[in-house]
Amino acid sequence: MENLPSVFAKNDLYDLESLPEVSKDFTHFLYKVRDKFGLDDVAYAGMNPINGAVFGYVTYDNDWKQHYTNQGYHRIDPTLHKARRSIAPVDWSRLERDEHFLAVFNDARDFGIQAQGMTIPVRGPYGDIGGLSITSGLSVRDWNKLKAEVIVNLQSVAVHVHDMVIRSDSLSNLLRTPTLSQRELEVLQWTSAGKSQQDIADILSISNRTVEVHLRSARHKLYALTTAQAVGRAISMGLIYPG
Amino acid sequence: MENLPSVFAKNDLYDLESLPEVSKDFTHFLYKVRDKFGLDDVAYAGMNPINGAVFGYVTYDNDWKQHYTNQGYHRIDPTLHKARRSIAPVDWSRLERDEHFLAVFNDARDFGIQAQGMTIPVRGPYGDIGGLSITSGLSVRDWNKLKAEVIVNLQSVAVHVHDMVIRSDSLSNLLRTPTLSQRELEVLQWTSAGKSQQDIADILSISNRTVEVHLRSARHKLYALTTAQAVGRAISMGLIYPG
DNA sequence: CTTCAACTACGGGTTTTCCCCAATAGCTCC
DNA sequence: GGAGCTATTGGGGAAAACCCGTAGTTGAAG
Repeated sequence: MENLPSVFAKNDLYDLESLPEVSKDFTHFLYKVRDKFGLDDVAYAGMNPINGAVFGYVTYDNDWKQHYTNQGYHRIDPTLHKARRSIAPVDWSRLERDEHFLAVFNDARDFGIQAQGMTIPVRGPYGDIGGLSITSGLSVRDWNKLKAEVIVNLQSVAVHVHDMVIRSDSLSNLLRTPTLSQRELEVLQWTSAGKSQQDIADILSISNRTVEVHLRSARHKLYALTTAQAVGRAISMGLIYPG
Repeated sequence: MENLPSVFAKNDLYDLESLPEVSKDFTHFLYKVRDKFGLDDVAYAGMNPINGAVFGYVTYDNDWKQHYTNQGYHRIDPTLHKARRSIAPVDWSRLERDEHFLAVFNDARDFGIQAQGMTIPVRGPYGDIGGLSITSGLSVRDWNKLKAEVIVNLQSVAVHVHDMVIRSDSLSNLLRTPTLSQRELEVLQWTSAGKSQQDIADILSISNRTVEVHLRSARHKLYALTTAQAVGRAISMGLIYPG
């Protein structure tokens, strides 16, 4: 692992909270992963639960990247589709040969992308989901061998990348979002847990009118029309947790 | 890895769909993991985010297991709590020393459980959450060394165990996401977008009473007390998007 | 053919939320 | 010391949500 960035140092791999501002150049990071493990291409796709947008970092050629984006393939890409429904890594050879598969993979082949690969899904606490994909042009035999060797490491890489991306994303959001006061967060958190205003008033030993004020204030700060919307936004922004 | 069950065979680790009915004796599997990696104890806890149910397989003594269950510690266990909110593994030394922490860890100490450990969170596509915890009584120095050595493998073990558990029939019922109907999702989605019941009725060209029925039904399926809670859960499970 | 889930709709009544209003106290920052 | 923010409490009233029912249609599954 000596050639990889410091985030790969064993002691730091899971110790992300203490990391300094490590390379936010995720693409560069993926190149490192690709070279280290002898892969053809490495790609990460993440979905922002806030706006449903799909974004990614890839080592693919710009041509394919462009084509993929232009065609809106992220909407039908069977690798993403399947990864969304799986816990364990998905080998592409398992994918159903439906029209979507053919559309994407035939095009990919024309752009010189290997059809052999797999996707490792990762999930976070806010409904966020990511997928780390790798491709290889090795023979089936060698590919299976390579998979066996790198699968364990890639599982960690996937978690790591996703964690970094989500952190940087929610961090930037945090800077843009009005900071909710402690009380507002508390009230919103309890609301997310299914409590009524009166319940929360009892829990916090304050008046139900005060609870209402905090909720109203939270709604305003989140530009939410209803409390339900405010709860949804707060959760997706990582301000509170689903109860 | 030669001493571990076949599920550990490299080629099969991620290739779960082709696995026969492998050992459903998860506890036995955890013992293997413990011995293989030189740990004191290994525990897996699965959580149903919808109804809050927690179940687990552990290598702990029966005494501690009993006590833990009787005390309802799964409701306040800070390791589970933190793991629910994290993507990356959580070292227990990072946990806040609050009352819950003290309650659980002081008792654990009395039962001879090591206070040093970490929990690796895993998530599945249905909002299901699992956590693989390990403990060790090594010196801080050796513990850090051990962590570094096993973290990558344990990440895979965690995914694997969680996948096995979710796939197993007995528990899939407990965790299976209630399938919300199309209408329920639509109504919930609009609610998340800040629309009132009447708004949604107009948008979907149906009666406001019908909208209410769908919302009620969605709440029931999500075991939510309020619509706000239902929206939060649906978002965190990726069923709908925040509006 | 029966059963069941989903979608649709309505009534009556209770509870809760939401909105606009006003007011006091503490705290920090300039 | 005042300006501004936060936390707190309150009233009154309108609006919305929620609960407990009933009930018809459709389509799929058994």
